[in-house]
Amino acid sequence: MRRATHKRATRQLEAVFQALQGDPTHPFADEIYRRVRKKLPRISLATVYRNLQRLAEDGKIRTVLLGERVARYDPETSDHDHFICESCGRVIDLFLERDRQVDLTPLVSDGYIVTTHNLTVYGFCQVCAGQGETAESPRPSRRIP
Amino acid sequence: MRRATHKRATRQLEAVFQALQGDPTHPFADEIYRRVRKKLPRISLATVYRNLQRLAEDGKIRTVLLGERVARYDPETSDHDHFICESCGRVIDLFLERDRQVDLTPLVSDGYIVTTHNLTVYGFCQVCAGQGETAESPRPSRRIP
DNA sequence: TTGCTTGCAAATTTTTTGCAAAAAC
DNA sequence: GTTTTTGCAAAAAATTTGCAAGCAA
Repeated sequence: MRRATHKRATRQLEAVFQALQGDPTHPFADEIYRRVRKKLPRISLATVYRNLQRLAEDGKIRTVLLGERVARYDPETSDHDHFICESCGRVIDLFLERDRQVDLTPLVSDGYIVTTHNLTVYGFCQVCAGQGETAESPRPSRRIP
Repeated sequence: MRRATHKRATRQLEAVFQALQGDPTHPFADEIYRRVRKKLPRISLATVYRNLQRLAEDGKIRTVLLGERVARYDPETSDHDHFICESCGRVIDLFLERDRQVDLTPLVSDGYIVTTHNLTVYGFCQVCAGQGETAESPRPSRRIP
C-alpha cells in the first residue's frame, strides 16, 4: 500500500481554478490556458491539463463532455444539467427540479444502483430562437462571440 | 448551388452497417474495424470512419459520446437513453417512458426551443451491483469481456 | 531536505484529409 | 464514362507522459 500523497498548493493550480470562477460559458482547456497565461506567462498547457484534472478529482470543478470529443470545464459543481444551442453552440447550465425531472425507479427495481445522472438538452437558445431558428447560422465550434 | 450527390451503396458501407446490427455493446470504431476486416481484409480504418459517419447522417445508426472522448456507435436509433456502469464500463440502452421522464416545460416557457434531449445514468449494473459495488474492480476502458 | 509539481518536448490516441486508383451507377 | 468511394499515408487535434529542474512543505 502507498501512503496518500499530500497534494501541494501551487500558484498554477490556483490560477487555473481562478480562471474558471464565475464563468458560465464552459470553456475548453485551450481557452483556460490563454487566460492563465496572462497571469503566469510561463505556464505550460500540460500543467493546465494536469491542474484541471486535479481540480475535477477534488470536486472543485466539473469536466463535461457534451456530444463533442473535446472536454469543457464548469465551475458549477452542484447537480445540474446542460442545454446546448444547435445554432450558436452556447452551453447553458440548467437547474431543473431534480426530483421531478427523471423517474429512475424502474431501474432501481431492476437491480441497478444509480449514482448520478446527466441530462443534456439540445435545441435553440432564447437568442437564436428569437431570430428564426431555421436559419443555418454558422455555428462556432470553439469560441462564442 | 450544388446538385445533391447520389450516394452509392458499397460493400464497405454494408459491412460496417452489418457489423453493428444486433450488437447492444456500443462498440468503438476500432472494434468495428476489427470486425469488418474479417469480411473485407483490405478495408482501411479511414473507410470505417467515413461509413460510420455516413450511416449516422442517414439515421441508420447513432453516434454516442458518453463522458468519454472516444465515440461509440449504436445500432439502436430510436429515442433512448444510456446507463454506464462505473464498475465494468458496460453501456446499456435504457428505454424509460419518454414523456414522463423529463419535464422540460420550464425551458419552453422561457423561450427555448427544445429539439431533443439525452439522458445518461451512471451507477452499477445488475451484475456489478450483485457482487459488491464498492469493490474497486478494474474497469476496462475499451473492451468488455 | 523531501518529493510533489512544473515546463518543455515528444509521444499517444482518435479521427480526418489529400490523392490517385478502383468501383458504382 | 462520370463521379463517388476506397486505401494508404500523412496530418490534425486534444490530451498525456518522461524527465530534469524548481519549488512547497
